Amino acid sequence: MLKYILLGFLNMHAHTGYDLHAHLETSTAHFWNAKLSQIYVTLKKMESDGLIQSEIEEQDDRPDKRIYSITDSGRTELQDWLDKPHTTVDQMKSKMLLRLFFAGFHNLDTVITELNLQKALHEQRLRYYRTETRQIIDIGAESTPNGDYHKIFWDATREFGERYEAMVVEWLTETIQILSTMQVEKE
Amino acid sequence: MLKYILLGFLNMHAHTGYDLHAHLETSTAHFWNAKLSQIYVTLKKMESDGLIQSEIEEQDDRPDKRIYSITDSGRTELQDWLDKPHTTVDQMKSKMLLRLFFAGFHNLDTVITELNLQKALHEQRLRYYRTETRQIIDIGAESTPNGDYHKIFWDATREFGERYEAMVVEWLTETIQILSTMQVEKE
DNA sequence: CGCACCATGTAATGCGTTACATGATTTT
DNA sequence: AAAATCATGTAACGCATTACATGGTGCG
Repeated sequence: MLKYILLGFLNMHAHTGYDLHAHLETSTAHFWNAKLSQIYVTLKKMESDGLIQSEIEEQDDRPDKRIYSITDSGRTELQDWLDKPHTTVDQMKSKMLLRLFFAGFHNLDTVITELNLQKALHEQRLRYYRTETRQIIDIGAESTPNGDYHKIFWDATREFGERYEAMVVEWLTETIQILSTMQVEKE
Repeated sequence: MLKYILLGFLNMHAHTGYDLHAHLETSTAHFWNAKLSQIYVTLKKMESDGLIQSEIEEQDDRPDKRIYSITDSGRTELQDWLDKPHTTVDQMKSKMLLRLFFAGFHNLDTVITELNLQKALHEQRLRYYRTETRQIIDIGAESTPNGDYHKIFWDATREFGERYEAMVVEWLTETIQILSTMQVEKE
């Protein structure tokens, strides 16, 4: 899947692996992230498959840059992927929910503490999607060909993130409430 | 992570690999799922690590069963995992959002069709969490030691699932609305 | 003086999916 | 007659994480 994200970004601009990673961090990270090391490996594979090509830009003070750009074959691959419909529901993996599921084996105080930490983290993300992410999208749209059109879709995914975080915060608040009440009753 | 799910279930009852898979499907699947083949491999590894042990129950008509049970070492491992706090936000991977993010390169009709399919699938899940999942939890609680207590946590994860699906359906409805309006304007 | 940023990569290990392989019983 | 359920596993492959390895610039 990472292959298609990289093709997507390279279809807008040429980029180094480092840049691509920075792009993921600020835009797709909340629904798809990858480590820098993985990006380098994937780019190398994609180049050997002819989907992208690279040229070296020499730098004196820093390591030379390897700048990747998409090939015709890469553009075709991206189109084929978009054309092939996605017909299943994405499955999530949540360590938080997993730990809560088995929390009956655990100390209740500790469980509540952990959920409170999660709440703080998700509140922070919620604020982030409402402010910074909006700005990042605006800036991205200005520097991308056809950016105003892309922006509609970028903002739809941002909106998903915002609503998801709002839902999680609400659910955490109520769950903590239920568990805290139980804790008092036990005494 | 799968290791801990299996330890969690085996800490309630002894189970075969097949049974454990069925358990995942009906309870943790919406936040953690695994293929049967992966479960068999993981169980084998866990046994060689001394976390679980197995005995064969011979059957005439069907393949013999290998019934796993947790060892003291396994119980300790589960406790250690629960005690070690989880301090990060779970990251999601969503092909749906990924495709939407790059939908600017794609045909708008096709995008809308795909989102409508997603909506139908998520509506179905929402109904499932509101009905079947509740019953599965009740039945599970009756046949599990200390089931009434565990049930509180199981239901909290079910509630998360329900709210998540409700949020997704709402977001999809509005997103489809926005894109459909755009489509008309273009004509 | 230390940390963050820029910039590239390799190696080891682990986790997960798909396909392969078998085969009887029960339900539709 | 076909599909689902019960029941076990192996093999090949791909994707992802963590650690290793290097090193200059700029900021507080």
